[in-house]
Amino acid sequence: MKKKLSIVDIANELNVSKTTISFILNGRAQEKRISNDLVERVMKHVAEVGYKPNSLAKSLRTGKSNTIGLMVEDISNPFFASIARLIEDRAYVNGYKIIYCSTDNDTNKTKDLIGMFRDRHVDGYIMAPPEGIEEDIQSLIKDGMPVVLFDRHLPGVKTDFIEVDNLFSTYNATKHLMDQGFKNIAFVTFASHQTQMMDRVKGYRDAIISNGFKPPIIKEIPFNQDEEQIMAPLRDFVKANPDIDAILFGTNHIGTCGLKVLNELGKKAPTDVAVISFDDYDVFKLHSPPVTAIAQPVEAIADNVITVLLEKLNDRSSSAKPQSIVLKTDLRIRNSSLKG
Amino acid sequence: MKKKLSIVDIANELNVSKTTISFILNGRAQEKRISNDLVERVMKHVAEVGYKPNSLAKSLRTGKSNTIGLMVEDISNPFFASIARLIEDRAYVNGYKIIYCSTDNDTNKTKDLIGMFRDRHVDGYIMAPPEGIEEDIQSLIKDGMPVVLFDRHLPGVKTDFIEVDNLFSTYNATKHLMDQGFKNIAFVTFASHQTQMMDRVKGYRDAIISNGFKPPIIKEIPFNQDEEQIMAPLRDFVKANPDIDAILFGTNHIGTCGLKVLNELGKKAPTDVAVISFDDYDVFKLHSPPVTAIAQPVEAIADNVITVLLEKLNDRSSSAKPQSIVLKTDLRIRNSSLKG
DNA sequence: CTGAAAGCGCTAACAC
DNA sequence: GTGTTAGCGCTTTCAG
Repeated sequence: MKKKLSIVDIANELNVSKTTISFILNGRAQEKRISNDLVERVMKHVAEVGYKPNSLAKSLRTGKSNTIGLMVEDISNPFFASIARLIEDRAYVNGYKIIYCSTDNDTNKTKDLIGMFRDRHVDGYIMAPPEGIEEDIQSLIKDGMPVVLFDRHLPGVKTDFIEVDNLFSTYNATKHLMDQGFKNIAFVTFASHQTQMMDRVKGYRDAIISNGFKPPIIKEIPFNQDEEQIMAPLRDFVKANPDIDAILFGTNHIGTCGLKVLNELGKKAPTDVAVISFDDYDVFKLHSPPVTAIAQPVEAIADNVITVLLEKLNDRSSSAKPQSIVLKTDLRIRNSSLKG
Repeated sequence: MKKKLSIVDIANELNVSKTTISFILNGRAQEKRISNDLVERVMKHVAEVGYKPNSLAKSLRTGKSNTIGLMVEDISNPFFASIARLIEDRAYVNGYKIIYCSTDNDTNKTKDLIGMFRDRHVDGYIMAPPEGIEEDIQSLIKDGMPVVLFDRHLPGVKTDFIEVDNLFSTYNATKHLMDQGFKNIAFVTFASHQTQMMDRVKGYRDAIISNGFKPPIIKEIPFNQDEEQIMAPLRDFVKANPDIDAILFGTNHIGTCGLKVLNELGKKAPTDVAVISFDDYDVFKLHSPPVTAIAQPVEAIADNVITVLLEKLNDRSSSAKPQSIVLKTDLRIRNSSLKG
């Protein structure tokens, strides 16, 4: 195990002060008017021996860790996994590494996790925040940490966020079902007071009410990692409401579980019950019949998130007011919601 | 923005030396025979003011970063995303954070990434290694870094790895197709010399040959992120081989693309062509007909990976010889491979 | 039992 | 243009 070399070793081998090495390595040679000759000699030697500055020491000194903390609901959820992938690429290109964690939408777990990230001196936070975390985020911001929220936001918290037009999305999807002639449209989603969920419910409700339909039928299911815990209430709900002729699912996970339940019960879309789900992914595309889905612009979300964060990172002092970016979704109409 | 407090602040406020504080905080009070009284006073104060040691400084001093580097092919692939989730949970419980990255199976990218992780002083590496990375891993190991490989291994490299019985899995799946009466069974996979792929091909080939079937039909597709780049050659292959009555797909990604292609071409499983895919996930379960899949024991893989790594982390000196853990897969037979 | 002091490797005032 | 030096916050040896 070869000893790691330090800047002092380099300095000694070259008979130069370590300050000079430091300046050269940090691209401040010009500014410090260090001779081109020396710069070249140093760069050459550094490359030869493969010297890499110890980033821990650097971080300790500068207070910058070049790390971004990414907190999502569940990294194994395809929506968040795609976002994670896209963010990773952009972050690495810009010299940042990503530490991730899954919050499970659990407030206490998230508080802990924030503590860990803080402890780790991450330079910035990207998160899909659970409920009840307002104060912790607030305090992060107060301490000058850049925080970018996505997928949802925290009404009381003034910081940048990127989300989609949830209200319009479900309104539009519901309207589409009504246009197709479905009469008894239900909305099934996770029980949540998060902004995105509230908006999705509202979009559905508005559509139902403003079009003079029967009272909204809303089924809320407690957030849970375990599929069976989601499917059981869903099964009961479907059985208990045989007159429902269309269901709009509020998330990809609920949608997937919904399809499983409908399969089990032998209900076919769209004849027995039409189906639309929020989020689009392979399961919906490949299903028979293909499932109409509200596709979120995953690339655009990730792009905006990282762009906004990098801006904040590069310009810490800027007190530009927080950006709220709302992106459009795309209703991908497929057979599961088409009558005859 | 409140000033972060340091161990010195605590020491001053309590009129104790920082050494003492350090000992107490690191659970060495007993050993150093520090009075219970003092210990309590310190703990209480620390809790009150919410002091957290600066882990950067700690890392710099101790050389431990409490970080694990996780390198997968693509974090957005459901197989790797699930593993990532499971590993995350176990790692955090044990006080480790995870830095992840996607290698895209690209050797040069991976070399870079290893450099970054090294630079970051991660304490251990978990990786699904691409080809051609032997030397870099070797050098990691030579420098005393714990490395655990999974999903595949590197023949020349002596280190722990966890994988599944690929050879038997595809042999078994192929045999199942033969038992069902399919005669013209093709194997479609990513072009790769990685161990898991070689074994999967071999399992298929062995089954075909040892059962006196017609020559193996193997289609290899270049690894690519872009779906269309996978689907195009697949489409050509299917069109060019109308006599094939069963296809075994080598990975979930190829399998998914395969289903899309078959759908496009209006080929139904199992009547037009039977289908089996490696890896199991919602797409296969929900497909009509449900797709037979070789399910990898994701939890067991993740569990073994992290257990082995934690062992190595806790016992650096141990030169116990590397473990090779091979887990069983589960052939989940569904309608896509059942004749009549 | 407790404290002083020496670094871990790096950056950046401040000299010269 | 280049070198000296003082820390960043922590652990740990060695004295007392």
